[in-house]
Amino acid sequence: MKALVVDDDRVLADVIAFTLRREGFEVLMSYDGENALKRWSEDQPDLIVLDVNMPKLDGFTVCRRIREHDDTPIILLTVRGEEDDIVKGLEIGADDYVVKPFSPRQLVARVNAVLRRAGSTLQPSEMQVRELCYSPAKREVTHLRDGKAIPLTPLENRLLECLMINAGQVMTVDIIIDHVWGPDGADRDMLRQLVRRLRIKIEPDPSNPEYIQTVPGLGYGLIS
Amino acid sequence: MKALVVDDDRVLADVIAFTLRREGFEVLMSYDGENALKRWSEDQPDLIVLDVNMPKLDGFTVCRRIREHDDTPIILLTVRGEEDDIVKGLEIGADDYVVKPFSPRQLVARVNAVLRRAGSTLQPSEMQVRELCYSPAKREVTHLRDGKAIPLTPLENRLLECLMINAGQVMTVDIIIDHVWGPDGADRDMLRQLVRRLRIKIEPDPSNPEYIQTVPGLGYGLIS
DNA sequence: TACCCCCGTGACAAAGCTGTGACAAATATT
DNA sequence: AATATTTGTCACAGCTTTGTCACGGGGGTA
Repeated sequence: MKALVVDDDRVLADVIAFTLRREGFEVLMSYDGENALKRWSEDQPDLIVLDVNMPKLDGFTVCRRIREHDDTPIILLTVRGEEDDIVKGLEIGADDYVVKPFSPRQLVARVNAVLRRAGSTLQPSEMQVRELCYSPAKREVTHLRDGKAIPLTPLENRLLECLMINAGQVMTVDIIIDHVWGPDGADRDMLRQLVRRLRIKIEPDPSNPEYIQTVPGLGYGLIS
Repeated sequence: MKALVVDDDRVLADVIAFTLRREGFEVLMSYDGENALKRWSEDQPDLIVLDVNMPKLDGFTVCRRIREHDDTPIILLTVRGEEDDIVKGLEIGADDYVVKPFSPRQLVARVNAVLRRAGSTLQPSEMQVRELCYSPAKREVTHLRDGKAIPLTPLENRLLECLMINAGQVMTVDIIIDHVWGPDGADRDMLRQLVRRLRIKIEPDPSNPEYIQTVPGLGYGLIS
């Protein structure tokens, strides 16, 4: 997830960037409107946090320009007291706003809310490989034969997601670990255990896997 | 769309009424708080524009009384300089405010913004899931078996609303918290407690929930 | 055959999550 | 001002999920 933070107050921009990075975003920054437009068109961020008051191009203008082209989620930063800005911003097409000063927690909540609304179209509600039907939203898999829904734990969920998205291909251990545990990683023991636990849940016979195939020295893949 | 305008300043009330009529509203008027409550309960307006300073019942009181019963969008009219009124008003449950003196254009923008926000959650007067019938307007649930109406507190109300609207789906903790407490959020302890309290009210056996299902690591959902 | 590496397996400990009850703080009601 | 209701805080118990470790087997290679 790439986020673009636009604010001429560099200190505040840093704070926001720090907050978002902690949430797992890759953060780009701009300190004025013109540069923001450039970054937006070049880097195609998934989210924009945009200050209203800026030299050169103000936030409204930037927001309007972007809206001429696409629907990238935009959160406006406005100043307390300028309530009209909020109305104007939302009319222009911003998705939400946060009034300065704000707590990091508040910003994160808004970001999540906005991405949720926008992102609903990002992930399909169901993915299917052969007899196996996976519902990320409910965190469960269903065997089409018996129709029984099996609940998954968060980690199992991310693993299956990773394999389903790339069904038919072999995913290396490193890639899988990155997807499941994030950049801070984990060791291979943990992945081995996780694969085992997922197999127990979805394979008819965990000792002779039909779905999760292991490729020695490389990684795992979902056989489609 | 019916709007109720409440202001003891008849001239101003007329101006507002004129503005709203031009926007296509059917406008009712009251010149004091008591009468306002009467009009509200009799005519069920879709929107209320409410002056804070009034003889007899002031705007805060009127707003509070209304909020005890339903969520009709309310815009407060406050005087410049009394910033505390704004905070107080929003805490009490008003949806927005306009500071006098204001331009008609400004009022219209606020009205539209508020209606847009409310409109997304615009609900039928009753929702039903299996044996459970929920009346958002009355803030109560009824078990169809015994027909007993159970009153809900404001928070329980918002929680059930959130679950009812998305019955059958699992709602994440974040989404629910956002819906119930708003962007400033709350911690998980509070949600856990709230779920518990709602369960005690609507589940025959709160320890073995039939309605509110918990999905570990994700959130809660209403089983439909 | 002996050695090495990789993987599956099982047992176990640590960490985290959820439900629960009791209680304090805030708020409304009288 | 006193009371009742609603909401927030905390600590605990039980369970689930996750991490750690050691063992053993298979398949290469000297």
